[in-house]
Amino acid sequence: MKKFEKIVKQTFKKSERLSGKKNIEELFKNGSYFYLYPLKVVVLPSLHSNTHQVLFSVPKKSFKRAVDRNLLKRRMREAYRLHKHLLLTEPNVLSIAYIYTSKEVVNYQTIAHQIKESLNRLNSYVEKSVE
RNA sequence: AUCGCAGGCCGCCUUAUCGUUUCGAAUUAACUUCGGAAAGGAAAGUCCGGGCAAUACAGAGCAACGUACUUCUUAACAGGAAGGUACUGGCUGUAAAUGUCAGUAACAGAAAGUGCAACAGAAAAUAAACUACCCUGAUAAACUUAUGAUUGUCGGGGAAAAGGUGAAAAGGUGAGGUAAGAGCUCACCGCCCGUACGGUGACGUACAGGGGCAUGGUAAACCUUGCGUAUUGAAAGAUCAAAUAGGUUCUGCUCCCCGCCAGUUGCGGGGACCAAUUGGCUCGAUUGGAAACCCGUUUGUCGGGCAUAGCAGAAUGGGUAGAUCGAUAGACCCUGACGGUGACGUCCGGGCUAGAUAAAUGAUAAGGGUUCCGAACUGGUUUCGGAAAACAGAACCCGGCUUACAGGCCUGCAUUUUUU
RNA sequence: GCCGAUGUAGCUCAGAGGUAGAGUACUUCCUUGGUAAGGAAGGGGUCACGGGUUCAAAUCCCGUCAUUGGCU
Repeated sequence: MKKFEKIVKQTFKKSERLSGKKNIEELFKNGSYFYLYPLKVVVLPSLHSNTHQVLFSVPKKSFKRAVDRNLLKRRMREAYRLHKHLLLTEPNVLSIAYIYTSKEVVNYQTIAHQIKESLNRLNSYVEKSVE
């Protein structure tokens, strides 16, 4: 496990983020999803990229203040950055969207725990073969 | 010291580890390394004003919208400064006023017009007569010798003083006057008009001036007057531009039509236009075309006719995804000097201070400072333990306004207490 | 980021300067052997909140808050 951590750095660069209108539309149109309170995770095997690509979203409807939305996005991003080594990198590459569904601000420990859980689940998508 | 009000300022700090965006340098295939920078006083609300961009624009009028004491300030403003007026409160003084300090004001026009005012009340806006008041006619009653006067009832007038209603009742106080009353007359006060003087102006002051008072409220009701406003917003807009599918042009082949030459499969041709633009509307303004070919013909400014296929290749225009610019050095910030009552302006010197794009500015740990709570002690303080730290996150950029805000600091004014 | 709309009884909505209503729901009574339906009576409102204009504001003006629609 320690070896693995050395190989996968704890960075979170631009190339690891999901961007582009088309990619996002495709993900939400064709992706499969599951819930892990307070998160909703949307996944789709990707063909365009070399690495996993992630986006984090907090709906404006649940949180009026921009400060709250930023805080939750930062917590989710930080949790993903520190634990992404749990996600396998072969054979498939995924597009992932994390959507915050709760209407209350949840602390960092809970979010980190659920992110870890979600990564374990996502490994099954990585191993599945693309049709 | 205490507790208020008003104004201004600050908006926890340091270190380490792992990260994010961007700029510069170096080496390179590289996001690899090194160094620098990275949220606010409100970044918020989107309520005003401007820059900037596209579109429109000779000019004028109307509509619509905004705005409203004056002068200044400014790129501009519904912001700000200084002043005027009115109102409220304190102080001085006191019968009131004057004076002074502070605060508040959507503060143009109600003697241009139209409208509105529930309930109550006699009456709610060209004034009006319910009670009460005064004069008077008729009639009844009792009194009186009688004229007469009193009271009641019915009618005709006068009056706007008293009553009560209401948010509001048509100058106030006093005197004269009268049948009773009334600006009917007079004095003082108030009001309107005029003149003079002072002030850039709002306005102020004065008058042996004129007017008996006409002019109630509401314009955040319509409206009138003055002034102002073209519309839409960076998701504006500019440049480059993949794949796919259209457009246009050219070339080749096939098909169709016409003509010519002829020799069997050869050669040539198959074309253009028919008004347009103009802010929300109108006037007005600007710029056009009406041609050519074929056939007929009565030779006219006449009538009729004119089909455009398919495949392949190349070029080209618009333009989607996407990318770049717009977009971060500016009505900028700091210090000082000068001018101005002030807002503010001018000048010298210094500084570079976020720039993302599914959207960076974070997470964890340790230490310190501040405030609060508890305990111990040598009891103004120190030590230990625990807790708390607001409102809030750039998105083209500025000037304001408004709203939110833990805690702290400074200045001015006022309250209470102590000391000198 | 930009531009609009709405907020009135538990619910759905009228009311647009003069003391706030309708339908439905609720309570009580009548009717019925009992229930429903029907009939009669009644209660229930900070007109989202805070200021202002006016004699008077749900209504007009300004500012907050909440809900909601559109532009791409």
